[in-house]
Amino acid sequence: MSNLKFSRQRETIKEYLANTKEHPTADMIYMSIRETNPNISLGTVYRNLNLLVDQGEIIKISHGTGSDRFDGNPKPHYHFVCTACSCVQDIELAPGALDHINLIASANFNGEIKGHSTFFYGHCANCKR
Amino acid sequence: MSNLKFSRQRETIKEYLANTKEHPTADMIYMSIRETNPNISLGTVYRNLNLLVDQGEIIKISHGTGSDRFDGNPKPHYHFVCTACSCVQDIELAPGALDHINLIASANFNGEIKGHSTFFYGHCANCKR
DNA sequence: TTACCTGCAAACCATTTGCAGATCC
DNA sequence: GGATCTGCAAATGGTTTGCAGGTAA
Repeated sequence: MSNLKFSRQRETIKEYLANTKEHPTADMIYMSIRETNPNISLGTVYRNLNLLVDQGEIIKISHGTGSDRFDGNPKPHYHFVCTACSCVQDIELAPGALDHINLIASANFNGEIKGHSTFFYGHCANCKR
Repeated sequence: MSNLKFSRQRETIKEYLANTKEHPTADMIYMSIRETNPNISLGTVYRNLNLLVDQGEIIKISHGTGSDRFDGNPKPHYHFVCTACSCVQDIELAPGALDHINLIASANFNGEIKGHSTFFYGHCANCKR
């Protein structure tokens, strides 16, 4: 409803997310931006992250353990979480590659399944040996 | 390491979870048990829930939004979360029915995928219309 | 007797929010 | 000028923890 105004802080956050593959937490973003913009506050980082999520410009990743992480790529895609180092990585899948599991799950279910949320676990390339 | 002693509180919690399909939060469990056991504390509920999870006797369900929920059925199975009423329900699937998605995800991934965590979303039987 | 367990309350952590002033349009 | 934004700091909500006393084996 309300129209967004330009905000240097929000631009900085968006730009930071566009240039990292780290899937950082709000605090990681805060720490990093503070190096060039020492006055920014953590509250502002959270407020803008939520705004950007609402606008569909970024994605919030809530995988059970630890703080939420954020992804500058708003296209739906899957994520991998390393059980050793806790890093989060993108998983490249053809669009819709897992859509069929909604049907599998629907087979014996009474309600209406509209989607799913999946995280893959294991050891990342650095942690496997 | 340490051996568990009998505890009336822990038994009560286990029994409560064994007899509900609600997938309650720690607080729901606390509120309910307090009706017959007014002295129990929320800290004790949390401590025992974590112990039971460590023992593999119950499961903790951490789906992004809201408090964690607990399931008295320790066998791995899938869950559905209603986007309307927030209820959590079991999804009955043949064991291993979705194991193949690990292979799909592994195809273009560098690390070693050992498992996945999936929640289904939609409207439950009560909320669809 | 001695682990382990409890209630209580305070601590913790991630996130949100109220406020008074600054900024964009 | 007025709505939207900011920094700050306090509040919130869920969960954990330290402590001193209680209980099972």
